[in-house]
Amino acid sequence: MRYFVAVAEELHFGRAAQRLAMAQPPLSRAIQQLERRLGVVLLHRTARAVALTEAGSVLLREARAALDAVEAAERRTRRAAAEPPGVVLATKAGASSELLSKLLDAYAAEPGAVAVEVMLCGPGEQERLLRDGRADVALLQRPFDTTAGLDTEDLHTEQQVVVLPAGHPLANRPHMSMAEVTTLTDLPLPRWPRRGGGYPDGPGPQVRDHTQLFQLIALGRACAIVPESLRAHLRDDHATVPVPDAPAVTTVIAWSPHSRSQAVADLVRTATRL
Amino acid sequence: MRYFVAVAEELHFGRAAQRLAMAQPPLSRAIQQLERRLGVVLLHRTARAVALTEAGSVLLREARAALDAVEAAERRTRRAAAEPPGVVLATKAGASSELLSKLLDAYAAEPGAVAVEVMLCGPGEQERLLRDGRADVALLQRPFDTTAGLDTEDLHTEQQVVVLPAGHPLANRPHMSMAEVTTLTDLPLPRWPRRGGGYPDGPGPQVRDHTQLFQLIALGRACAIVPESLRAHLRDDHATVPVPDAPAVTTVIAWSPHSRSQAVADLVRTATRL
DNA sequence: AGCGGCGATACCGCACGGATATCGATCGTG
DNA sequence: CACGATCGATATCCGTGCGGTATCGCCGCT
Repeated sequence: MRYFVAVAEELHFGRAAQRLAMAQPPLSRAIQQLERRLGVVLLHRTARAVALTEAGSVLLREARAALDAVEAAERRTRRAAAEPPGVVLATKAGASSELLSKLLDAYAAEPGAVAVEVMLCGPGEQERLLRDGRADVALLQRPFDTTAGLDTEDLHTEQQVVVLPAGHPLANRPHMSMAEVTTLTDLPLPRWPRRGGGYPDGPGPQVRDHTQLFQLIALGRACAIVPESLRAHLRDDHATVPVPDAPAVTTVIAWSPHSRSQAVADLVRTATRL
Repeated sequence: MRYFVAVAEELHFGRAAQRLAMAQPPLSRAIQQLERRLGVVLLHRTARAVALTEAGSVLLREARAALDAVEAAERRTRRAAAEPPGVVLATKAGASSELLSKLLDAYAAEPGAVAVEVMLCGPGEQERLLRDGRADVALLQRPFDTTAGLDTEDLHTEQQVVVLPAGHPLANRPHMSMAEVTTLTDLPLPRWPRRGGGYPDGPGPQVRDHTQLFQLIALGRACAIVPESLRAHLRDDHATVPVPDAPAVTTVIAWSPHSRSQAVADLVRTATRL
C-alpha cells in the first residue's frame, strides 16, 4: 500500500521507486500483484503517462487512511510506554494563544495532570498529526480545519474582523461586508500555501505565516480577514473593522475517537470548563 | 499486527497460533520481533499466563483500528470497481423499519440513484461494518450505538416506552418512571448479548432478537424499554406505557468520514429531508 | 528513422517467515 | 517432594517471496 500511494502520488514509477529507495522493476511487479489480488485495475498506463482509475483514486484515499492508522498504532504504543507518559497537543502557530495558555494553566492545576508538549504546526496540519498518532489532542478552527473523523468539543466562537493598515481611509468604519473587503483592489487578500506547498493562483501576495501577513498589511500591500481574538497581537500600525457576514470561527478541541487516555479526557474536560 | 491482536485476544500463544493457522514458535518469534521493533514490552508472560501491559492494550485498540482500515481500503476499492456500483446500507434488524422504507423510496426517486443493498445486522455491529468497509452507510441509534469516529446526521428523536404483556396491572398507567420499571421484579429486563457473544450476569432472560423478546413479554416473563416507533410492530397481546425519563433515542444516519461517494452523499441528503 | 524515456519482463540471490524438535520454567497432584 | 503436564522460548532447517540487475518493447518527439 505504501508503494501504491507513492506511485499514485508521483504518477511515475521511476520517481516513486526513488522515493521508496528501491528499484523500479520490483515496484512495477508489486503494483501488478496488488491489482491481481484486488481483481481491480488501479492505474491506466500508457507508455507515456500513468493515470489513476476511479478505483485507484478510492484506494489512494483509503490507503492513506490505513497507513496513517498503522503509523498511529506504532506511535501511540511507543508513547504509551514512554516515560514520562506526557500528552502532545497540536495547534496552529499563532492562533488561539490566550485560549491555549489558559488551558495549559488550568490543566496543570488539575490533579493527575501529566506533561503537555505543545506542537506548533502549519495550517491544516493538525488533522494529520492526530490521525497518524504524532499528536494526542489538537486545537482546530472551524471552518478552516476539517474535523471529519475526529471527536471534537466546541470551545469558543468568535466573529471575524478585517485587518487594515492603520492609516487606511476605511479604518474607522464601524463594520464592513465580505463583498466590500473582496473588492478592495488596493489591498488584495493574501494567498496561503495549500497542502502540497504550492500556492493558488490569484492577485494577492503569497504569505507563509502571520508575521509575514501583518508586515504586508502594515506596508499597505494586503488586508486579511482573521478571528477577532487576533486583535490582541496587533501592533498599533494596524486597524481592525468587524465583518459581520464573514463566517464565524469556532475553536474546537479535537482528539482521536479511539483515544482512551485519561490525560486527553482531562484536557478536554478542562477545556470545556474554561 | 494480526498476530498480535490474536494473541492479545486469546491471551494464549497456542490458541492464537491455532486461530492463525500456524505453529506456535513462529508466532512467539513474531511477537518478540514486534516488541523489539517498537522497543516496548507488550505482554507480560509468566510461564503460566499471558497478560497485556499498558502499552499492549493501547496497541490492541490501535491495531484493531488499523487492520479495519486496511480491510476497508481493500473492500472499498473492490466495490468501487464492481459493476454495478451499488451502495450498502447497514441497519439493526427490526429497528427503524418505517424510516428505512421511506428513505429507500425517496432515494430511489432521486436522479442518479444507484442500487441500495440493505444489510441487516445485530446490535452494535453496524459501526464495525462501516469501519471495515463492508457497508457504506448505516442507520444507528444513539445512545445505544457509538458514533465515535463516524460522520453522522440526526434524523429523528423519539421517546421510549416500556412494553408489557397486555393484561398486566400497570398496562393502563399514563406513564412510568425508569425506577418503577427496573423494580418490576415479576417482569425483569432481558439481557442482550455483548460483542463477544456472551451474556452479562443478571436476573433477566437472555434474548437474541426482537421476536424472542416480544414472545417473552407476551408470555409475561419480561418487559422491555424500546423506542416508541416499535409500537407499530406490536401485536395486540402487548401494551405500552411511556417512560418520560428514559433517555431519548436519536436515529442517525452515519458514514465513514473518508467517503467521497456521490451515492452516500445523496442518501444522506435524502434522509435529512424526510 | 533514430533516440530517449518509461514501464514490463526475465532471471538471480538472499533474507525472512514458517515448520519441527526440544528445552526450561512453573504449577498442580498423588 | 517428585513427577507429569502445560506453555512459552530456543535452535535449526527449509522454501518462498521480495528486491536487485540486465534487458526488452513500446511510444513519442525531432
